[in-house]
Amino acid sequence: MVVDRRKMIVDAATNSFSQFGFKATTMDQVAKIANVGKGTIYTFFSTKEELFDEITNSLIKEMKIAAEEAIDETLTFQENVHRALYRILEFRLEHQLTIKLFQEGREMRTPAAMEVIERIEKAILNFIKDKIVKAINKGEIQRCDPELTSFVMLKLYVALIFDWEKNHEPLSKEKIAKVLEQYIFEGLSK
Amino acid sequence: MVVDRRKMIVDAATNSFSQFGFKATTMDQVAKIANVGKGTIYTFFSTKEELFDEITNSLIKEMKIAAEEAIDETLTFQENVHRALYRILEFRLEHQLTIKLFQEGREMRTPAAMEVIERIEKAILNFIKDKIVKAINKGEIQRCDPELTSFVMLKLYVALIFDWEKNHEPLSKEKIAKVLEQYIFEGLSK
DNA sequence: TTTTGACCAAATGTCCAAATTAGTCAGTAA
DNA sequence: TTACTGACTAATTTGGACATTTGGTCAAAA
Repeated sequence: MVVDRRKMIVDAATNSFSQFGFKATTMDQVAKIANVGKGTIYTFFSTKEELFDEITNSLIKEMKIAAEEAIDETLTFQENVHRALYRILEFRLEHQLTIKLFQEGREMRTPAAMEVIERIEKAILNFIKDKIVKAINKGEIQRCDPELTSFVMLKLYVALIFDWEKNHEPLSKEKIAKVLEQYIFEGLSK
Repeated sequence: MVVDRRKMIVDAATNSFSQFGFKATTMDQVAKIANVGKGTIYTFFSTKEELFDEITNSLIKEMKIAAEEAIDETLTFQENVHRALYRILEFRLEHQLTIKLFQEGREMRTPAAMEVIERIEKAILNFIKDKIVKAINKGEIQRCDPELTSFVMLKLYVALIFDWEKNHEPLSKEKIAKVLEQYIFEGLSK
């Protein structure tokens, strides 16, 4: 194997999806960038969707690794959840592919893009759910429904980072941590 | 004044906007339903948007009244916030006009519909913010940023009522109250 | 056996004429 | 004079004929 054609294709497609999104990326274009015949792509991937899936699955794996790296076992559950969630949402802003995909899902409603967004959200929820289950077993937090708790945490995070910005000055990382602590971990009551 | 033409127009328009939404409602249609010439509409409202605004402002006022009615001064702040927010979101499901508008905003991105949705959201936020300020002054809850707190509460509510349903069995009213209490008012930590 | 690009059907985009629509205003009715 | 009307207009939207592009195939080349 002189050149890894599969890798060439995946790299070309990653570039194109990142720059133009799913819909505006054509198989002809990918073939040209990858320096292969279009037919070659179809010896590795049977549809455009399958090629896209391979790339987005890598993306999700990368996100998981980034989140896992943000966690520091010597810190508390609270701090770790904050670090992991913040890292994941930061990841979204750093990676052209996620930016493009979220934009495409929002603005053009491309089904393939929307499906990936859902897969990403589910992966994040599972990640947090897992951390919650472990924290419950270690007695670090109160018994609670992990499914519901991870859902509440993610929604709150996304709201504080992305929705709040639409009408207010962005919240700093520290402010977000404080808000999370105040509401989820402490409660408002006197 | 034998017949109140203005009222005829507003009633006709309310019906049409509720059934067909903003874009699919034509001024000819409103005139026909209201039994007036089209020109008459323009003696009361100078544009289609202005007619729409009058109707949506009434809607928001109605929502405020419904929310205010849900509040019982003898209950705690927590219970009242829950009752008011739940009532407002219930209102959305009961009133054809809000259903249609949210659908039109989501699916067709009609600017007029999206602006109303934003106005509704702001009205809800102001309503809760006001209740929070009062509760702080009465010493019922901890000192906190009312803007941020109302934002967090609304986002959490909408997530629990509308977003949770997309992948799970709907939560009962009582369950939602419990979740709110557990997270916002009590906190998770041991 | 692996790779290729010309080829195909289907999906998408491009026109443009015809239809629809928000808003006007000269005229009618009261 | 005043309140109301609907035919009219300019601008936008729609529908559909036609052209282009695109995902996917496959016979031939390497």
